[in-house]
Amino acid sequence: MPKDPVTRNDVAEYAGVSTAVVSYVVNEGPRKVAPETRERVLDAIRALGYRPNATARALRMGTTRTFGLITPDGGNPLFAELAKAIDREAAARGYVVLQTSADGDPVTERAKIAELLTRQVSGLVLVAPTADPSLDDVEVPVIAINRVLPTVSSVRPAYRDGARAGVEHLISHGHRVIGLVIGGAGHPERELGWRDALAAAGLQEGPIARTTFSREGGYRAAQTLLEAEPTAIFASSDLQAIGVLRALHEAGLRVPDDIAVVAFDGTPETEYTWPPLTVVRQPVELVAREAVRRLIDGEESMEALTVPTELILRRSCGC
Amino acid sequence: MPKDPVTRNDVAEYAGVSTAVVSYVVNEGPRKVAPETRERVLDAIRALGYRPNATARALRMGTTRTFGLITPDGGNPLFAELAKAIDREAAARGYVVLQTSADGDPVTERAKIAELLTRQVSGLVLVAPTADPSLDDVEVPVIAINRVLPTVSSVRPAYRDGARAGVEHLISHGHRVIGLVIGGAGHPERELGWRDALAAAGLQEGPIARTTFSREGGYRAAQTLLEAEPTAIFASSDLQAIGVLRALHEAGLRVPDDIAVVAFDGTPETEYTWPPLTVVRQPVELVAREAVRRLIDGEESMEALTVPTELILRRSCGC
DNA sequence: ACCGGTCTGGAAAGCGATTGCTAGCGTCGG
DNA sequence: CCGACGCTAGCAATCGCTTTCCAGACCGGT
Repeated sequence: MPKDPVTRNDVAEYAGVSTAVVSYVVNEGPRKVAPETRERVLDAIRALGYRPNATARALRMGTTRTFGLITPDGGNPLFAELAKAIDREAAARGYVVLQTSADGDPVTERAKIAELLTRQVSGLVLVAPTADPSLDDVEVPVIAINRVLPTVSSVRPAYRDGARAGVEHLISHGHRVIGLVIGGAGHPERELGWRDALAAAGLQEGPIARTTFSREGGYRAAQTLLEAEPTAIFASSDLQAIGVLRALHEAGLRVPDDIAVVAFDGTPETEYTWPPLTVVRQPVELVAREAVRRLIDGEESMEALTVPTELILRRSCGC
Repeated sequence: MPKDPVTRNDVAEYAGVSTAVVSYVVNEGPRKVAPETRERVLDAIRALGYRPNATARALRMGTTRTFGLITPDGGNPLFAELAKAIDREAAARGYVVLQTSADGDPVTERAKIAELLTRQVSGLVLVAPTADPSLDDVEVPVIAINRVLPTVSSVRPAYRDGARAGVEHLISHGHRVIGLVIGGAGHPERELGWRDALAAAGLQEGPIARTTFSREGGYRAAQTLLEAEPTAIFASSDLQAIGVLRALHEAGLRVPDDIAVVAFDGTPETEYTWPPLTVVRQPVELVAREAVRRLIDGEESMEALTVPTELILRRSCGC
């Protein structure tokens, strides 16, 4: 049965003080309240089950202590992990997060941004946003994750260096023909890292398959890649690598004996694939922490922060 | 550079009308506005880049059109999928969702619930909540997903029937010793379903391993289960099944030739394990839709809604 | 000419909180 | 004994919006 909400007025009346005093004790603010009065108020709050109305407070204070978070796809484990980390960081600072998916569609993305701004979020986190979400007249801090945008602050992993490290590891195992599964346009860095490693070792470019960032995409990409008979494949995301593994198994190839695989991202599920995947781990925690920090502390710089990746050796590379 | 926000007053002034009129046109409300005036206001809105303040509106209207969503772990693919589905359903109705993880901890859960209530959510979705989050004095609709609670409305898959169907399928393949990997206490239904199937076929109970709902848990559970030499394993969740697969691979067992596996949940990743998992699919979309519907339309009944599962045959069962 | 009805727009009362300013009052130094 | 000061507590304005109620303009019918 929905009871009508108890407001600060009720508390004030019950405790026999003015509403202002209730505010003072609720906020433990700079204002002092006599211990005795304070106790009376606290009792009233308990007795009535009073819960301050954050909406009213937000209106008055001009800040909601809420972040907006937009990912291309909440079902993607990487984004889910990021969202979780951001939630944790935000919660630790007393913020909550409005999370929503844009389904990779620029129009939806734009609409969601507008919706969140309308709701007066105190900051906006855009995970792997589309090229130009037009953020000119936005009056709150915005931070882009995993993609650098011209007009906003951003933080993302060292895609190029990380990819290079992954491919170099494959090279150190003696591989000479290393295929690449890369995501759609607009994310060139991992491809560059792959090229860097190959060039530094004096190797020819291996076969490339461009596809979506999905298991299905990786699966199909691997099938076409196999025609070039690579001895190793570097996948630009976990999801793709998982698709690759499936294609490899179906082709009767043994990993890593017949063909090695290394992936970028390193979400937890890569530890339980068969065989477990060697990955270039994206520092999700760090990215989340830094993103939240910048939003709250108001980092001025449009400078993109690049955080280092970590190579995690498991079985799929042959180690 | 943070510009100061443009309010409805600015728009009114710019358009040379009263603030009330601005409201009328913004809300397309019951009130009529002369087309000419209306145009002037719309022009003003565009010119000034006015965005209505949802906080103020919420305060006035007494509803935030926001849902709170608490999952035990945002990183769990099943919950991520659920969250995504709920977000979609909510968005379609003009709601947004405040999502947060309770980390499976009752205390955290309680704190998060309080936080969300403070923020005046219009409804609360609790995914697989702990036993008793004490929701007595809550004045907004609450719905529990994947667990039925004494005091709140709930919706969840047909755990018992689903599990039974999965196990029966295993039996139809000729299996006689079917192990069970089951989650911690408080979720007895899948275990009952397993028993149902066994009893109906006149089979003895197979070995049981109780563990957490995680890959790691499934992995260890399988190792102990193997001592009983089952010919098939039914896992109560995807995550556990993935751990089981790993243990099986490491033991040199071939799936499904040496041992079959069926899992409950059926998140997308089960399609890309090796071999692909036969699963009892939990109808995530349906659950989400029904949950949101109940929240918005205000379902009175405390009756728990049980939605049917679907058996998806893939390779791990031997089909 | 008057009355009633229709159509528009404006004034103003809140929604529940924060906070600057003010007032009451007990205490203490001169 | 008096004035000043420090400590508490209350008043009232304000945040941006919705909505009720009212006023004025204009119409047609009698």
